[in-house]
Amino acid sequence: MEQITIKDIARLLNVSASTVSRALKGNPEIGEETRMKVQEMAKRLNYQPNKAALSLLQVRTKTIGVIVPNLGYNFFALALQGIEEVASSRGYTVIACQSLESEEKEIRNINDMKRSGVDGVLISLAQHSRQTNHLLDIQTHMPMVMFDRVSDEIRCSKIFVNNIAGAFSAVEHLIKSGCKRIAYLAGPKELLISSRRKDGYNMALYRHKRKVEDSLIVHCEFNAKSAERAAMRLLTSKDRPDGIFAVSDRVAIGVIEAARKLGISMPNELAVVGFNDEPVASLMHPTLSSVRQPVLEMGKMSAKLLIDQIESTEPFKPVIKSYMTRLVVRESSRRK
Amino acid sequence: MEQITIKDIARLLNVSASTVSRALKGNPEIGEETRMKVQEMAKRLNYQPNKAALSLLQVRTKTIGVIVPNLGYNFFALALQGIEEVASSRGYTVIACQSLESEEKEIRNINDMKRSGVDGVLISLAQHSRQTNHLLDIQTHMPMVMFDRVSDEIRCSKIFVNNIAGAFSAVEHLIKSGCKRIAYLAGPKELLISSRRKDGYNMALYRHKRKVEDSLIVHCEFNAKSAERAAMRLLTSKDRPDGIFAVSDRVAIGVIEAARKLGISMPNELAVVGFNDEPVASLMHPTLSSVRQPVLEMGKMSAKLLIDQIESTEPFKPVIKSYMTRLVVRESSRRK
DNA sequence: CGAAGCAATTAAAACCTTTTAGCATTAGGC
DNA sequence: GCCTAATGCTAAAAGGTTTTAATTGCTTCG
Repeated sequence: MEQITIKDIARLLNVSASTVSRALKGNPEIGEETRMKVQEMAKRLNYQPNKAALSLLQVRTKTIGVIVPNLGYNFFALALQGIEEVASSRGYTVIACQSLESEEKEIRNINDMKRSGVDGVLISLAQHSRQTNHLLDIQTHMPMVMFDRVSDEIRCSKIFVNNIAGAFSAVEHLIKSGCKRIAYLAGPKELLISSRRKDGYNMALYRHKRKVEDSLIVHCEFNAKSAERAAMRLLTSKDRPDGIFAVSDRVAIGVIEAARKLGISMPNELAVVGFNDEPVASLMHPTLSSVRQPVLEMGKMSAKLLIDQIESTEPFKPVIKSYMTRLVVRESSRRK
Repeated sequence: MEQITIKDIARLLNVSASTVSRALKGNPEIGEETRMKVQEMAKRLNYQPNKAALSLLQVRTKTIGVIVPNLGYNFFALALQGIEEVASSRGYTVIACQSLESEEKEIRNINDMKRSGVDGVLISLAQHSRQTNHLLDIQTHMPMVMFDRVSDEIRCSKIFVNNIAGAFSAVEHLIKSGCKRIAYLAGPKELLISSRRKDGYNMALYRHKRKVEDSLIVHCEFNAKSAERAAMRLLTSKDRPDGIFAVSDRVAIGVIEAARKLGISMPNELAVVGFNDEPVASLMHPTLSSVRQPVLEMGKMSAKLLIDQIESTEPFKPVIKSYMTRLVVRESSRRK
């Protein structure tokens, strides 16, 4: 339990604490010999500076908070990996927690973060994020960056993919594969990515002179069960679609499950494209076509922007960064 | 960003800092009137005690560290969810990081944790954990609990499943399904779970009077590529196995990939069982039989044990807890 | 020889909170 | 009227690190 402190080293070497501090930082005021002795001893005792003392000194804690909907989604686990990599290389510790798609837990998480005195927060919103009070609140207290699931109502740096273009490429691919009636299985209505991808969906239909039908746009929650139910409804309607663009791979998995149960063959009777290109996409049966996001890169960039903002002295100017997607075509939509 | 301190309140009300401190905690030594004034002012300024100062004072930070190999494995993401739930309910914050299966990163993580002054550490080892110095080191500094991938050489509380029984049930199932030659695709040699599951494998063979062949036990790393290569070797050998028990689902996925490429039909020419029952198991083709662990429960219990140990005043007594597994049979091993 | 300059180090303050010990005032008991 | 006890508050220390200012012991220049 006992931590090695700078004082222990000082006592052992018969020098003062300040000398040790300076020696460890390579301050030129300290003589060569002393510096060596101190550094050696520090290494031998595996000295680690006490973080509490440091953050007491500077107001910084060198810690950032990350809030994601669910680490079980590979997408977010990978994003976190990128975030951690950058954070760690810049000397920051990461506190990660999951909202589990609940706004209430999101608020609790934010309070936790405020209490532990993080220097900034990286957040991707839970699926229902009606209120933005808690976000506005956090923003007045510390730097915040949103990624992937962002909100329009908050002024902060944001990282996401070009959702419109990604959806467009997916839907255009379905059209070119010969689908006549293409549905969009959207996520929760409130979510910006839902509506952005809808814009891309609409654009593709418009460009190819298809008419848009409201009944072909169905909302559901971000889990396979809810998606399966929604897909069931869609696939048992009297004029059922022969192509579905799903807002995420998890939702697409629900579609495939529903199609399997209904005995609808894929891709010929029904072609499906998901979004995110999670590893599971290439392992399923049929393998799932999906829109890939450069998620590791996005995680890294989010962390970079946040830390830049934390360390910047200049007045804040939000950065909005949008990445390109890449459509990966697999069995679920590849027609001969 | 400027924090309100106890001193600010003291100055504004013309009392001393210690009075403010006491008034806020409702210490009876402080007069009614003063207490009201202080509490009111604190509320008005939205005073939040400085966490750094607190942790400097008490040695507690109310933070626990979690180190897992990879959050991209659903297993660990789910464990983390359980850990967080318990930690949060007991007022603790969780710092999670990934070793990415590298011992070097594991050591860095541990140093990070020590620096941030966590009250204890929950760890599941990276795949190659030859040295235990860093573990012994951590242990002398603070409470530690190991889960899933534990080490024999460390004396601390441990949470895992009955790996021997789990492996036994998988291999016995393969035998009963009519497999004649059953191989074990093990993880890294150093890992305890590898050898425990080997014991279960051997036991099942022994019980059913099969002879054990060393050539049927092959080690590989915890990723699909390495597993696929190992499976390739196994499946192209002149007397190839017709059943494979894999140390994890990810390794089993490698096997299925190899079988597909070699045109070996499953489950009739080759039956496969994995371990962990990750969600992907039921989505693959063929769906994968697997040994399920009560991972959420294990996560919760690990956190409970760790926090109990942190808060306990009595001399430490390690708790070893082993959970039962459940075999889930799916297409990859279900023969008519 | 004294003063100044330099190098190497130390002492002390600051960051914020809690807590121990102590001080001043007042009330009550003799 | 004096002592004791209780009340309500303050001063100071502690915790680990960094930094500013001060100190020491030398050397060198005038």
